[in-house]
Amino acid sequence: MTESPDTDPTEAPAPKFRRRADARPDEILDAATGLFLEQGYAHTSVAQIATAAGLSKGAVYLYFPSKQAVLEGLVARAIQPMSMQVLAEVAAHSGSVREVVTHVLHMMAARLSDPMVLAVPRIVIRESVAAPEIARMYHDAVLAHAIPALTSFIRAGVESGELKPVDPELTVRSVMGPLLIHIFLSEIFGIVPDGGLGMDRLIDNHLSILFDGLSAEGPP
Amino acid sequence: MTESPDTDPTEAPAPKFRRRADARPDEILDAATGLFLEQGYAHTSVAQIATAAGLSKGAVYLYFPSKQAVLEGLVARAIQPMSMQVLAEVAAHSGSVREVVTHVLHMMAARLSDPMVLAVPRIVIRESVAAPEIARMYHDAVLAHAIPALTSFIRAGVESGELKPVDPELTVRSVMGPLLIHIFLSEIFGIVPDGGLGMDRLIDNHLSILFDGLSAEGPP
Amino acid sequence: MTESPDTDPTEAPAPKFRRRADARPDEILDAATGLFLEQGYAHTSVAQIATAAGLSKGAVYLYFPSKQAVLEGLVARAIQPMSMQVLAEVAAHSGSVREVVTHVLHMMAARLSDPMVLAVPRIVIRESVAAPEIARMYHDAVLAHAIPALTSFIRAGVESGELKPVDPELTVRSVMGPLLIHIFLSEIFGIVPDGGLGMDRLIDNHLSILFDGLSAEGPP
Amino acid sequence: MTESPDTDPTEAPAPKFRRRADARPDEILDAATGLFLEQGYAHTSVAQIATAAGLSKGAVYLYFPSKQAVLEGLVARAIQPMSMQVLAEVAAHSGSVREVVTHVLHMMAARLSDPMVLAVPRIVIRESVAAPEIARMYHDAVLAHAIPALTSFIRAGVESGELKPVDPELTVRSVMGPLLIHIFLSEIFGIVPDGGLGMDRLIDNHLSILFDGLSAEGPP
DNA sequence: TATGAATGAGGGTTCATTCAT
DNA sequence: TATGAATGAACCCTCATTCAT
Repeated sequence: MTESPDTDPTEAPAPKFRRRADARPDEILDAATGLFLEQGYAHTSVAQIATAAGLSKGAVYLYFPSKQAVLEGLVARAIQPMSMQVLAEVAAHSGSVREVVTHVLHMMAARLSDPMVLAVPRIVIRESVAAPEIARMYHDAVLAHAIPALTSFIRAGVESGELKPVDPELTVRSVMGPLLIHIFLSEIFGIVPDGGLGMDRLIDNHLSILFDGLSAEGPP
Repeated sequence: MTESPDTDPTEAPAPKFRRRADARPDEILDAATGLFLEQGYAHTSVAQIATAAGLSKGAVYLYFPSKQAVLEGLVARAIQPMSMQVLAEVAAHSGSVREVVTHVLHMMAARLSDPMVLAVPRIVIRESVAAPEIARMYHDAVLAHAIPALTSFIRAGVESGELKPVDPELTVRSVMGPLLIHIFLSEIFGIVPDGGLGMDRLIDNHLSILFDGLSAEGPP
Repeated sequence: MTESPDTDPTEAPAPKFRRRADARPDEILDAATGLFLEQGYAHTSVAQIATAAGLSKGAVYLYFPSKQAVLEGLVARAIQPMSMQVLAEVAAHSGSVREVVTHVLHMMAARLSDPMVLAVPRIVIRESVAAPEIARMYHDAVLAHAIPALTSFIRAGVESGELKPVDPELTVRSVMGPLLIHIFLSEIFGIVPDGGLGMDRLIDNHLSILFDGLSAEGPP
Repeated sequence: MTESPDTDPTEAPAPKFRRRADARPDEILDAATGLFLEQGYAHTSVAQIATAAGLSKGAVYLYFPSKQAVLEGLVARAIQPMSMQVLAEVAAHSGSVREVVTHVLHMMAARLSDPMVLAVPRIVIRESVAAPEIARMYHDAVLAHAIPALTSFIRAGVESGELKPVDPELTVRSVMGPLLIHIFLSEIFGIVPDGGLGMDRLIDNHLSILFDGLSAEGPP
């Protein structure tokens, strides 16, 4: 109701009435994200989604052709900002490899600390078997861009002599793995370090190992 | 090994050759593991499990009281050897930290390369939301033992001066994370490095980084 | 919309003529009553109820959460008028004990002659073992009121000197038993006196014995 | 009569061993009676009967061709003594009508106080709809003999002048109804008079009313 | 005579989807 | 645009009955 774009008389024809729709699809996706995360896709009924979104069951089908389309829509919505942001960070690598990696890890940690952001990859991981398109969507939109970007970035570091002559593709796993497993252990199994999740502490510890190694004396 | 009743001719009645039961629960679990992995728990019907195991639908219920019990049974079966083996390796740490970690990673890679072994944690991860007992079972039987064991092992390395003064709990994530994410990317998203999965190459690359660091020059 | 809007042009909105719901629960209960009576609860499937009520199987679950709830609903529906009517009759006892008892028996006979009314107690009796709540419902709503009311009524008759000094509680069984057993023999075993069920003849014969005794000469 | 043929030494070979069978059918019927009574026929599985009787499921089918045959067998077994005893009592009517009726009622009360005896008519009543043969069996074997016998007995009393000129057929209901309803209320609804079931008290109260009437003054 | 593994039909229940309003 | 009654296809599970041993 306060939407009324006609408050501004300059706005030419003004789309007649436009009830208040438009926000509806997003409300449905929000509701579905929460429910899919908590109960899983299979154990969430369309009726639950509708109720949580404040609509009737039938209305959901005005915006999405099927339950599966809701799942896909929810992933699609989350994908856009995701991929862009990661790419932007890496692309604009100013500073040393260590500085950029530090920045990227902290940024990812920050993003994934938002439950609504983390929700989507979690759902993707869970439902990817029953709905392979989901996995493909996520792959194409996020991983297919982010991983090569990181790989190239590592490769550049190696070529510039800043990094040892490691395999860039494999090294990406060493860079990202610890952070992701940290979130994983916490989210799925509730395994949290003694002092709390301590995302920053984890990243600091990881970066120190990543760049300087575990061994007390330097490399042989 | 004790099967062959004919090894000892004095053994009178000879167990008839066993009706055919006894192996049934395992056959059902095998069938279910494959189906749950491919289609997910929710999309697999008991009828499918029965058919895949070569029984009638009703017969499944002679061995498992419910479909969920099949899932739990499958996890329980996989848990026993898992936890034992990991623990044994770590407990019997002879040699330097680097040697033991190298050994453990290779052993895990070998085990997780067997699709039937990897299947269980994959299923656990997927179904843990809808069936939290599953996650708890796996946690209690595997992770609750393996992670503290590794943590203690790292701590000992730090105290002996072999490792830098890192946080042992967080460092476990740096040790295991890359391997697990490597498997993950391959299994869920089909993301495989250019030259193939190359588990050994990954571990070598990872170990080099883990102990010696990425930086071209030694630690500052 | 084309539903007879022309009956009364002045009648503004006219209740549309009711979708068709609203009556549904009663239709289902009617169908179930007949089927439960004829086949028993266990031998009646929800599909049969649905078909008899003119719906699909799933639709039954829009109105009742389970098959058992249908049984309970059917009893609950019958209970309300039952208990009220019996109580009202007894409470408003004007006239002699004999007149009131005569009236009550005839009223009960009339009510129980309606197969749909008799159906419910018959079902209750049959299903009370498998579904004890059913027996309790009927007990609480009907018997727990009717029997004490009759008992008090008999007691008043004794105290007023109209009746011999009998035990009121036990006498209630002498008052009601013959009528109930008469219906019972007819309904369950098909045992009917020579001249037909003859409910009125039975009541007359019973009342004569009840008040005046069987013995040819008066009491000793 | 053909029981224990080995008590007679003249009987030639004596059937070798004869495990201990012969008693098996009765054990099965005993077990089934208890279970049917407590849970109803439909909710009792053949496996339960077998377990309660101390046999395997399959063995039940060596003695009875179906679950329903167990039900019929159990009724058939109970019928024989039942009908005979009632008939004998009534046939040998020595003494006044009041004396005989008193005797019959007490005898019936005694018999029906044994839960195993009462069990059968209770089961018959419950399962007669789903298994009409059951009701017919009971009718033919018990009621078809007992009720006419009692009717004739009442008729004789009327004709001899000992009883008022009542309708004998209908009067049977007045004679038996109160006792049966008394048991009914107790067994099905748990409705018991204040001082306990008091079968004897009930019969005394009933007999007094039955023969002498409720009215304080004699018949008009 | 006895076992119990195995079958297969059927029942109760859920739920994505449709459609008249 | 919105509702929610209605459908129908599965799905999980039970159990009477059979049969190889």
